[in-house]
Amino acid sequence: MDDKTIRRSREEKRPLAEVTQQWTDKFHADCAALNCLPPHVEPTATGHICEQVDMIAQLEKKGHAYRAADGSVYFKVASFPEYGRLSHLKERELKLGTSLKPQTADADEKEDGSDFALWKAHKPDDGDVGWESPWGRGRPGWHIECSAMSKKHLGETIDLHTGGVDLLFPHHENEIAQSECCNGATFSKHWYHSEHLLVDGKKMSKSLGNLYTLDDLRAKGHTPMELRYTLLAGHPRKQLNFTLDSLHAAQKALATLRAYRATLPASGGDAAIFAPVFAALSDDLNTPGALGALFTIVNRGNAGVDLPAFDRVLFALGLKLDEPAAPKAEAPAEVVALAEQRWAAKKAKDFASADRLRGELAAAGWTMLDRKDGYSLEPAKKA
RNA sequence: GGCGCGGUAGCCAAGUGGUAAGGCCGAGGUCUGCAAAACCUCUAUGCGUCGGUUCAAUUCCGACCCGCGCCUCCA
Repeated sequence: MDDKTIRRSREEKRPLAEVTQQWTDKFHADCAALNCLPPHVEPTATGHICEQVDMIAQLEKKGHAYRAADGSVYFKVASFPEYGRLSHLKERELKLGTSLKPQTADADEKEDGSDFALWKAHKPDDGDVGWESPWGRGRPGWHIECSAMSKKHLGETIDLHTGGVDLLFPHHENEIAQSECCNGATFSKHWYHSEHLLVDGKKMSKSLGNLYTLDDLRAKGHTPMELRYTLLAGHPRKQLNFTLDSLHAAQKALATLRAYRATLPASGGDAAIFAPVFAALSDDLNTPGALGALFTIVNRGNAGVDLPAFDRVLFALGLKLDEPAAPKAEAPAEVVALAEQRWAAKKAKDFASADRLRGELAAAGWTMLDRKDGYSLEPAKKA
């Protein structure tokens, strides 16, 4: 429900819900491809307007919020002494003259610069996006949805709240302020912030143009599993500099695991052999450590390991090995004809012809892979 | 300027007060006519720099250098 999405909806003359649904669908497809388990509940901000309004009303009643002249409602940060604890911000410590951004448009409406919007009054740019409320027509501020939906679906206090470090301030700080002031209870017992994925040494972002979508990677011949493995190879709490090279490393590592899995018996193993892997995962989600432990075991051979135990590890890591490394390409008829000739020549032990035909195939852009009982054709790797 | 994360082999990356997991690349080998695949072996006296503590530091402490992120309505 942010300005940008509303603007896009108006420009394309499509309902807001349709625009957001398009991205939601894309997100779901990518998550599925990456083998992420779907959440039990996926609430939407627009589906919880009442809950948000209710929460804002309570905050106002308890003196944590105030109405501005234009009909917007702001959270009064000064009313919550704990504010800033999560991000170690004792007080507003912004120093002028460095990277301070220009004052926001609603600066005049707020009593204090650190206050933030709970409810934004409707303005012409919003078009038909808006809901009626005790404060008039408008829409919720962008932090309150999380507080309201979390309360409704998970209760006043949750065990763990996760997110990227960029959300630490102000978003999570504001969530805490809203929820704790409204409910009078601890919002989240634990926080886990993941670091950024870096591309070319910078935070991946649309504005920098150093952004890859899953489809981009697929177009380059990589699989979603390779991406998943690559992300697993870095600690979630450390920045990971993503490179296309790392996808290649992932591809090889997955192939090794796939080949190893094929050697495993259906039963008779000792599940405890993988304890180090789970120990690493249990230790602050140390996924690189877990992969290291996994390969240490793999390198020792398959003694004591069976399929069910190995598959439990794969499940825990969310890795699926049954995916082909690259999409199969259909060779043109003339290429197949060459391949048939070479296979026949090879069978006849006419190796000179066979080698010549391999060369011709290569010139045509195809690599012929021999097996015991047949061959396959793959597009030649580009140099 | 404030707050936070990080600097470990060519690349990616764990980790510990007692002398460096793992993956990729590379090299050698086994096996296949060749190629590919698979498998085996090898590859950091060293963990940003300089000091300090210690019998012992990459691991603790201090200073410094470098990279990245956040610092308010973009979610």
